Amino acid sequence: MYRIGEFSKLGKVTVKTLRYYDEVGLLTPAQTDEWTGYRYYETAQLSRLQEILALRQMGFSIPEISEITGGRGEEEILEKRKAELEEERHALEDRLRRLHHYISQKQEGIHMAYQIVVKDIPACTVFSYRTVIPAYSDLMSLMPEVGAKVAAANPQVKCTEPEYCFIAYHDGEYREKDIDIEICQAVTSPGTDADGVVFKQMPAVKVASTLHKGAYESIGAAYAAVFQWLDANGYKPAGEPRESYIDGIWNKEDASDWLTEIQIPVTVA
Amino acid sequence: MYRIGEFSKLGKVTVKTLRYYDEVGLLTPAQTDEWTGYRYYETAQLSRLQEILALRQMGFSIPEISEITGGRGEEEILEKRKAELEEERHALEDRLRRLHHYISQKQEGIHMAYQIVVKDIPACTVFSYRTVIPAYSDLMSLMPEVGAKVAAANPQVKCTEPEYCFIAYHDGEYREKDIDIEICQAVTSPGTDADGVVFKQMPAVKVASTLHKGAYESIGAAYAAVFQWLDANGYKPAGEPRESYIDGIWNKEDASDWLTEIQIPVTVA
DNA sequence: CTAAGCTCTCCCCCAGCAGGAGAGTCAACA
DNA sequence: TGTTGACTCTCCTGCTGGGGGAGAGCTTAG
Repeated sequence: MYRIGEFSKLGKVTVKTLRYYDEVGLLTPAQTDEWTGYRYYETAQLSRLQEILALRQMGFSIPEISEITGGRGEEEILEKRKAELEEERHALEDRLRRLHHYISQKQEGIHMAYQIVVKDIPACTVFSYRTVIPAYSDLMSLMPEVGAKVAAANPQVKCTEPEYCFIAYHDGEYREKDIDIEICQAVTSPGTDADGVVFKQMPAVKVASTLHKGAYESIGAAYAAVFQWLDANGYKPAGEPRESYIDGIWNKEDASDWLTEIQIPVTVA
Repeated sequence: MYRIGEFSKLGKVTVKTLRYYDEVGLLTPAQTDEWTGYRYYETAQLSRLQEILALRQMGFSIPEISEITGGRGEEEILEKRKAELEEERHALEDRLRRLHHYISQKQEGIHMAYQIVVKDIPACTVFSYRTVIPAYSDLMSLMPEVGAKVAAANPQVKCTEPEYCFIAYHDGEYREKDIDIEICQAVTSPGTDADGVVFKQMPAVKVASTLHKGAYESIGAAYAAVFQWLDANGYKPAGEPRESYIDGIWNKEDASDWLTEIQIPVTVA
């Protein structure tokens, strides 16, 4: 019979751990003094402890170890754990790649003007108007027009708050002329289609996102940064890039205050 | 000015998270109503949020993010984080390999009689007696003799409690005859060398350990299991195997109750 | 008999939020 | 003007696997 301190030396675990395992029912001492509460262990418990430690070193949680050693549904748990570990590894490698990219950007003297983040965009209902515009500059005049059309045909339709208004680019590549775009604006409930404007559900998507501050002329740099990032971090574009307008001429006079979010739908690769 | 709920939708984070970031001083709202406590955010904070999220997605902790964005010692932190991540990956792969090995053992119908665990053995003072014995069976008679020698020359020397008494095998390979062994016994303080017995410090080592229950005849299976495990899990032996005697003839009559721990010093590879 | 070294229970702490209680606020609608 | 209903506030608890420490009781050797 060993007291807890001796047993902890035998098994190379801390006393705290042994008490904890007792508390959660994972390793009960062979005997516990009813009056003093002293725990007494036998060498037979060492095997049990060894088993627990082996499983812990594989990363199993305490309840899982209880189940496994209890002999219930071991295989499922093992396979589940394996899948979890694989996913953890995935996440870890993702982090490492991002960190590498971040460091290398920094070393190149780039001030990391563009921070790229992966987000989940929830599904939403939008009205959309797809067209081809001759030039980028025609965009800002077109948007109010579309808004007016919708308001005329659907007086009850309300935009979400905060607004989520974006352009989806349907061209596979960058173009300066005759750009195939889709103006989208999230609304709280669908309305009736009219005059080229259609209501539709946008499914939830995972996107790589970055913010561009300032006038639209220099927005190409943001796209460049995010596409470079995608490449370096093992993501693949999977849908139409969206340009979401947060601040612009309608609420900020100074163009240097404008804020646009670029969202590139991605697959995790 | 956005209220917290709106801002949370803009940034795709939860309200809880924003409140938490406020609490820890990572992202303070542009304005907080003194009377109601309502938090009001501006779009300018979106950039800050984006930065925070980007760093979080690289796995930085909140204090680290504070430091990085505070501009103090970024490089060190980045490098430190990188090293940590690499180590995490190491640990993860270790876990995965162990799990694989465990599963495959199980699938082969082996009941996992031997659980292998990696432990740190702390440094200790031992007396040791190295010799070559003709056969394994001579061991058990030799050990009390050595104990007696030590006791005679060093009456004040005390063994540690619990005992740590082991044989280190100095042959590189398995032998049945003329085995080069070193009998070691941990003591609380060094004594004077005498009659082939020397006191020495054993440094702390990392070992792969397993328990063998039963008579010594079948202990080969334990060695086989642990060496196979080493191989499958990317560990390399790095020192003399130790056989530590926990239960034996001296305290258990029935040989099936004997308990021996096998410890193979390893490098993490 | 006492002092040292164990051991006991109980409570707080870690990260990064999530969930919920109970109370106050804001804007619209009747 | 009152009343909803949707928001928001603060405060508390919980999650993992124990670590650290307080204060009290136990054991054992000198």
